[in-house]
Parts: sequence; structure tokens; C-alpha cells
Amino acid sequence: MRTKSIASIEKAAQILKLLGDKTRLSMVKLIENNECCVCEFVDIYQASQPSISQHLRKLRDAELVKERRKGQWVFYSLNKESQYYEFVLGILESVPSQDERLKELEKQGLRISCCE
Amino acid sequence: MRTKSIASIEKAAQILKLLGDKTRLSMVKLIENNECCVCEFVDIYQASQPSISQHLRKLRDAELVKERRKGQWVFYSLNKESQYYEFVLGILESVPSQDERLKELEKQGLRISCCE
DNA sequence: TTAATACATAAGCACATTATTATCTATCAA
DNA sequence: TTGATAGATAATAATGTGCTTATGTATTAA
Repeated sequence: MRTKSIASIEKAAQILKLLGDKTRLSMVKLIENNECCVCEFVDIYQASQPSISQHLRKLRDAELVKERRKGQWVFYSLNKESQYYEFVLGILESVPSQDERLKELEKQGLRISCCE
Repeated sequence: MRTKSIASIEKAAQILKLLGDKTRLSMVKLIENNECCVCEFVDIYQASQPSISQHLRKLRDAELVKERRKGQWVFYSLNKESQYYEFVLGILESVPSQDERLKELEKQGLRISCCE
């Protein structure tokens, strides 16, 4: 179903809570237009790898994001097949772009090293 | 400024976190179109009065809701003057109406007893 | 096959969040 | 004025969340 509407208040609250963390919200905004791998998130947020993995797991458990393995790397992107995709997109509309963070990575030559 | 956009990712996450609680989200949705007093929330959510007051305090601290005292009662409503009002409205669009809960209250005669 | 890299996961700890209990203030009705 | 009702707030207890550390698995490159 292509709709922004969420059937239950509980589910809506659950998704909002997931997005109510600045690291997760920024990650989700980032992969709105970009596929990113875990090591990039680690560099961008100056966070430990397990910390990033745990955030991604929550987003994955809620089926908001999907993963794609490519060799050693696992790339994450927004799950366009999610029944909550439109809802998430609607929220992301109001959230400032995080693409600058990726550009910073590229400047440091850290993007290429990681992605194919 | 009349815009759905939020300047910082941190502020967006903070608001989403506030709405990421089913009681608060339901309350905010309810007062999108209705002015409600604390005792009504207590009845609707079968929660303790302090618990409701504390939820309302968080929403008030973030200036998402405003209060209006009327005699013994304090009525809460969405703060249309908030710079985040449009953002919140955009989210509430996707959230199921909670008006049924108020209708239940009315059926039980609990609404009138409380409101003017 | 072995070592290195990328990532996931489990356990434990620190901190944040939520609810409860107790108490306080404000308003109203007798 | 006194008692009752509505609500706020403080202290505390229970629970949840997010981080770190340690370790496990998968893939690649030597």
C-alpha cells in the first residue's frame, strides 16, 4: 500500500522512537539518497563499530533499512519496500540533508577506500 | 517561519523522540483538534495523574503544546505558535485519529463532568 | 591455509526514561 | 474557613537504551 498513514498509534510511536536518535536519524537521512557501508558510518559519526552495528540492527529489525553484502562490505539503504517507507520519507523531508558528511569523507579519501 | 523544515538534525531527533512514546503521541494527536484537560487524559489512558502530568511537562518544555487554565482545570492544546508546529502536523497526518477515545469518554459521561 | 578486514553479536555497565508514591498549590463549593 | 477536586512537582524505584569490551563469523588477499 502506498500511503503515509500508519495503522496503529503504537507502530507510529515505535518508528518515531527509532528516528528519535540523532545518530539513527542522520544515518537514515544519509541513506535516503546514498548507499553506505558500516565503516563509513563509523568514520562519519566517530563512533565505535559495534555502536553503529547496533543502531543499524534496530533499523533493520523494523525493516526501515535493508542491507546488501558486496564482498567484505555490507551496504545499507532505505527499504523502499517497507510499508512505512512513505511515512519515513515524509519525515525526512523536514530533516536537513546530511550529504555534507559524505563529502567530508570523500575529501579525506575515505569513501573510495571502502566502496567498490 | 511557516515551514516543515527543522534546522538541525539534533532538534529533529529531539522532537521525534518526544513523539516516539505512544501515550504522548496519542495525546498530541488528540489535541490536534480538541482541547483536553489532564483528568481526561488520566481517564483515557488509564494512567496515574502524575504520569500524565509528566508527559505533558515534556511536551510543554519543548513548546509543542500550550496550557490554558479554566477554573480548576487546565486544558492543553497544540501550540500553533511553535516553530515546529508544521513539522508536528506533518507527522500527525500519518497517525490514526484518536477521537474515538474521546467519544468513549463522552459515552461514559466523563467528558461533560470535566469540561465547562 | 593463514592473516587481515568488515561486520555482527553478546555481556556488562552507565545513564536516561517512565512510573509510583507522597506532598504541595490552586480553585471551587459548602 | 474548610473540605474536596484538579493539577504540579519531588523523590525514588523499575525499566530501557546506548555505549564499551570481548568475541564470533564471513570474506578476501597473501
